[in-house]
Amino acid sequence: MRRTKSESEETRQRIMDAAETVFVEIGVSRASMEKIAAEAGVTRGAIYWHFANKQELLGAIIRRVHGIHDAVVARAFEGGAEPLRSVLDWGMEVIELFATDDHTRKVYKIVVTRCEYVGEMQEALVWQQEMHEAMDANFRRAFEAAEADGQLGRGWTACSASMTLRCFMSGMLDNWLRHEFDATLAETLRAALECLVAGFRCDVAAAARRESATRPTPA
Amino acid sequence: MRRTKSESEETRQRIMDAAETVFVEIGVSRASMEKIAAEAGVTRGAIYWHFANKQELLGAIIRRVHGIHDAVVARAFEGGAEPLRSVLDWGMEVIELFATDDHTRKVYKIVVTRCEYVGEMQEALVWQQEMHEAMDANFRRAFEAAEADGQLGRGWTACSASMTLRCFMSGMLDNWLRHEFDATLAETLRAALECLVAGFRCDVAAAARRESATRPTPA
DNA sequence: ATATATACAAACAGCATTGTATGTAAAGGG
DNA sequence: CCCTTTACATACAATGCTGTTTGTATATAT
Repeated sequence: MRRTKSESEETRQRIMDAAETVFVEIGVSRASMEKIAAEAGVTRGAIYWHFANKQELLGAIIRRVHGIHDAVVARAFEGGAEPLRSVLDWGMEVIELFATDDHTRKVYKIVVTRCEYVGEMQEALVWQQEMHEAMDANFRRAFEAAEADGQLGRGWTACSASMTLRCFMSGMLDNWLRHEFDATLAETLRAALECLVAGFRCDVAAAARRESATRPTPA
Repeated sequence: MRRTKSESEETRQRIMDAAETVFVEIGVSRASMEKIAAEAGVTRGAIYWHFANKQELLGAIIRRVHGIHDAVVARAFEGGAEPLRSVLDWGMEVIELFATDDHTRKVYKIVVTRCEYVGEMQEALVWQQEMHEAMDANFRRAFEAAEADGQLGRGWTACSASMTLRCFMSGMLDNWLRHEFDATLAETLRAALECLVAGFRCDVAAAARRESATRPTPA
């Protein structure tokens, strides 16, 4: 009973959906092709027809969510807004994305807490790195523009600011996905992000001096 | 050829060292007891004598590095320094610890990128959570003290500030361990942390207003 | 000095998984 | 209308790992 081309694509998507579910539930390495097949309602034969092996399947589900993020980045950075403003917009949209899109959250949960990056799976780390670098490039440019426009407060450099934001965003997602999702958490994160980005406009050099004046460091 | 008590403890430590190495190399799930035994120069029998199974072994190596961190926390927070100052000190010491102690870096690399938190391994996540909560409790207290003393800049709350720092620190370690270690990275991170903590003293509410005054948000 | 518990090594049984090879029915092109 | 290719299902062979059991030499307590 051979399927038509569109039916075939449908099973392919079903397999990927099933893989997401199984990966989240029992982790990538324990997920056997048999279990994924059962979840998808097919046999392993079907999976091996569409995907060479498990890591290709993982790669496929990772790439499937890439498009969404590219759209978010484009919307935030190519709007022509003030640099620090677009950085904030981007961050807010990322929070929104993770708060609302189960798909994105699922895949990232796999990437963060359900996968061991060794052997053939190293490739998956490379994909992540490429994503990170694309992200970095975008807001590195934004921070350099902000620096050139004199919008960064004294003490900040484009380098330290972008590093700070990068760490904040990674850590945010890491904590979020490693523990359970809480609706109020998103609000706290939004508030934190807003303060953080506003902080990039502040004269932190002066603030640091203020402290050492108040209470000198004991030798 | 029965060993003496101290010899036995020595083998126990050798097994844990071997486990660290093997876990980092090939991940927790692919690491068979046989491979760990070979690395340690013993047979599986020895491992099963000292540890019930793999997750207990993992638990043991995680707990082995806990002591170091407790000491760091104690030194930073129980010194009686100004709250925001002790937060900064603590962060710096964490950076220092990861920059210098291979042991710590190895175990955290396992925890972050070499382990899937499913089934029995969920326990390991619980240990992490306990650690996080202990950490959180410490600098939540510090931020509340800072808030009470009026050292937090307008716009910040103890809640948003501690969330920000927590995310920054997690993200920092995550990025650090997920990619390769770079000596200059530590310097950048130190600079970023210094700015970030100084930023907690700044009036971010005013800074945010400054931006919206400069260029009003398009509706 | 002997008995017992200790600290392992070696052997065993059993299952789960992987990749592939083969079978097959229908789709789609000529 | 037939032939080839597609889209799977089924069957097979091989491997690797786990937990346990059994064996054994020796430290240590009595």
